Amino acid sequence: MDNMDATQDKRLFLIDAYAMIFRGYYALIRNPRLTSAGLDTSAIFGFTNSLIELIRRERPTHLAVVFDVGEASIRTTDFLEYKANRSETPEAITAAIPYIHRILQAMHIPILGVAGYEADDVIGTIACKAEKEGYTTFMVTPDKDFAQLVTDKIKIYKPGLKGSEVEILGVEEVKAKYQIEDPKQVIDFLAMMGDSVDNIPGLEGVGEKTAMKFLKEYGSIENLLANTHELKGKLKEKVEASAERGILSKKLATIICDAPVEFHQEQYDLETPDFEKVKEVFDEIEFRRLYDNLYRAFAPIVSGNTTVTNVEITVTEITPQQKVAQAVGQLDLFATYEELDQAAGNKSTIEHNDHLYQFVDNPKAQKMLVRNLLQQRVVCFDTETTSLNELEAELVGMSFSYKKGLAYYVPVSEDQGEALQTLEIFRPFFEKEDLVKVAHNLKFDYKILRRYNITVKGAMFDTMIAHYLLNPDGRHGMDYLSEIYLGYKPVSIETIIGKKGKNQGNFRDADLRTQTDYAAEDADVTFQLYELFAPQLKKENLEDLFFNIEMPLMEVLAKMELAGISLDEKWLAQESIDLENDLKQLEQKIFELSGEEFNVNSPKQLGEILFEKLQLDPKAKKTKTGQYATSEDILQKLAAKHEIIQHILEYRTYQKLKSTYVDALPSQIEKSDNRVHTNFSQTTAATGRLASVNPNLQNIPIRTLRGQQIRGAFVAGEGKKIISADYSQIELRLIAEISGEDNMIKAFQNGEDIHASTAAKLFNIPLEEVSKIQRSQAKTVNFGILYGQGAFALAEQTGLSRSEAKQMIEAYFETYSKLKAYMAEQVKKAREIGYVETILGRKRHLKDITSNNFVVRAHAERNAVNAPIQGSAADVVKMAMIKIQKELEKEKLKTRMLLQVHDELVFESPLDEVEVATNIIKMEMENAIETQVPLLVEVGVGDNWLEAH
DNA sequence: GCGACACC
DNA sequence: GGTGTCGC
Repeated sequence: MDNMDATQDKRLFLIDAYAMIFRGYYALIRNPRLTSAGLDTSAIFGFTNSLIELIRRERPTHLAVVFDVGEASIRTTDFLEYKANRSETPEAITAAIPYIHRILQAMHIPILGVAGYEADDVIGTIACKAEKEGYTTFMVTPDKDFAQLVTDKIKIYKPGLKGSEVEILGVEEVKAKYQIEDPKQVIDFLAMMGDSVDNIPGLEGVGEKTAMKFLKEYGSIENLLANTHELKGKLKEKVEASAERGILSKKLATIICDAPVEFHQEQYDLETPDFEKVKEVFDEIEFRRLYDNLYRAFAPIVSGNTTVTNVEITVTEITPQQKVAQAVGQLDLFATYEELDQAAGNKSTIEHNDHLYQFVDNPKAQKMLVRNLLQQRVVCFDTETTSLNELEAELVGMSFSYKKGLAYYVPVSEDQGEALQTLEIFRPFFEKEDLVKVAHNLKFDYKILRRYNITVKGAMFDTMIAHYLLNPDGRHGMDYLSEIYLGYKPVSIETIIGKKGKNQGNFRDADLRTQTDYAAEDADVTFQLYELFAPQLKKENLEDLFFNIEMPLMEVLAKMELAGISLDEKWLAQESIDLENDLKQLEQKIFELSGEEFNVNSPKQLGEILFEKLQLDPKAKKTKTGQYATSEDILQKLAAKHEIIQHILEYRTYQKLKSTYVDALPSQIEKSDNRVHTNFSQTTAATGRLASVNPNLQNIPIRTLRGQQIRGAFVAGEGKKIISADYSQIELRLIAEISGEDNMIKAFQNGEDIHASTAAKLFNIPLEEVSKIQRSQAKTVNFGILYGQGAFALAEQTGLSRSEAKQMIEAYFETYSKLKAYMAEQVKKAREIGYVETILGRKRHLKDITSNNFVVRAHAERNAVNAPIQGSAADVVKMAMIKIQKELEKEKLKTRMLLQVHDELVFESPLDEVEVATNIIKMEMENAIETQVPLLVEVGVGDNWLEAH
């Protein structure tokens, strides 16, 4: 882990402050750190954390931080647009600077900056001067421009972030990366290809690839420009035309090494910080763990930079001769656990502060471990397997932790019989009701253990779900959470089994010590996350939702996923052939009509055919990447202009059906039981909905006739039926309920068709006289309201004019006035307390609601309206699922819940159970919660999913 | 990474 | 408004 030669005593680290601050800020953008007063401290945290990590890892002898000091630089006088493309600095960063300055001052770290010069130039100048004094300089920055300064004694140090390792670029690395002879050529490289961030124009028509080629051939931009006669065609013209720009670019890209700054080495000595002053600042911005890390980084190091303290206890089989001593031996071992506990909990010394990870590979020791575990109130566990697919994965080991820094690893044999024996030892632990079993992504472990006949029972706590409830918009990976909340970066699985892909190795092939360190660390980290999240859930009133909805639901989902659903493979195979034929015919027709053969699947090529060759729309819209937009709604508007459009739309539909469903689904059938097993992600959708992946079974077609047929391929097994039950208009019913909008409530209570009823009110006509078009328009408005859409989007969807759409919305709010009030109230609430919530108290934080950027704020406002509705509907369905599962199990029925599609549940039921199951399902769904608006559920039964509708 | 399109 | 997957 040490990258430096420790004997070398003059190692200077120069930190490019803004680059590091930006990097830290954006790394946390999806999970910003906020103080209780609402101050965004992501940038401060990111920077400080990296700084401490750097000191801990590298123990620099000399260190300084370099800032830009504003004011025009030399370059701006040459080229006014320089850096014009840099987006405005986020508020959180501007606000961070004073704090970072204070922290640096308290740490006695010099802050450098020269007015009129960029940080790059200051770093370059000092690095050059330090080189003459015999220093090795590390320029700490992610910015590739610095590569030009690299020499034997000057290197780039790219700190690791988000799972990436620290990267040090010396001469050889730079040469290899850019395929050049000398790092100085990086300047030519940048001058040729340009850099949009720094607004270096570069040569026209030259990108990364061409620049590399040119450098190999010509060595420098000057030499290239002197020999442009050797180039050909368009490229020649472009390069020649932009020659002057190229020369200027070189000037812009060159980092100055003679800025007016002196190198007073004695000022850069790394000194011991003023811990108290640092703590003062940390307290102010509510950094708690970082202080420990800081303290540790400066604490004397016992043995090099090692932070791992490993104590191995291997219990060998007891021989007959030793039998007499057996009882004593067990006692001794037991005592050892206690000792280890104490050692781990003792924070006073560095050696024991870190961790104690040990493997337990002997049945006798394992039994004692279990005895020990059973005495705990809360234990965290984790399973290691050969695969991420729970149905194929074999258990390789299990780890356990119930105290910070202490964890045990139990390897599990490849031999199935031995594996089952090991698991038997741990059964009492997994089944103990009042012992809280903590894990990260517990559903995975639950499913793995099910295959070894172990059902995890009783109290459970999934740290991934916990964090999802605390911050649903964030990321929830364990490594990520560890870095953010614990300031600790766990070993990446990729360092053990290699990068993703076909060459990825197997966890079982790692040696026991490696397995132990990795697995134990996961359990340890997860336990620490538990300690952090559990009180947080309580504080935020999310315990009910967590323990009574999400955790029980996790079990239901695990069972659904294990059950899987049957497919009619024969039909799918035939349909694939049929679609292939239809597609060929359509393609032929499209080629004829366009007079050219091209790839219809390429939106880029299609756009060029339609708008350049056929000139179908002189004002064709472009996408943000500059292509012609060819989305369905745009093509639909052109349908009257050219016959080809219809064929293209039909082609696209069939292509989608074939590639996404008809061909993809059969390949996902699990061999062991001939069924497809989707995965329901409980932590993906920020509103509380589930997401279905691998494959996604929540977007099986239903709208079109041909699409519907695919539902027919989801079939019931022998002697069984498919039951489908879906809520009718659940979101509209809930918005009526929550807002107390009596006009809408009445319509639902009277069993009216809500869209027709809305139309009647909007157009002020009797219900019977509502036309199809009017109903459809009212339907669009109803949905628009759910999504928080405005007049613009409504006009876009209905084909009405902007003012007509506006009138329509006004009329809508007049009829449903309480709805309008409710929506305004949600936005106001979000602005005041920072979040909105569902009927079960599920929160969604909307920090953008106060943004000064109109687009960003409007988005947050739509979320403020939509999230409680979509989320409450999700709450209701989840409650129904838990109740149904409970009832089915209580009645010992063989009916299985298979799928959830947001407002629909799909079951497979033996013929003789269909009636009773149907009753249970309808009853539990309609009565999932108490409401004054009736919740209506439609249930259907059939041999396949299509028939069941 | 983007555009398109399948679902609720 | 919320998703996931496909092909480029």
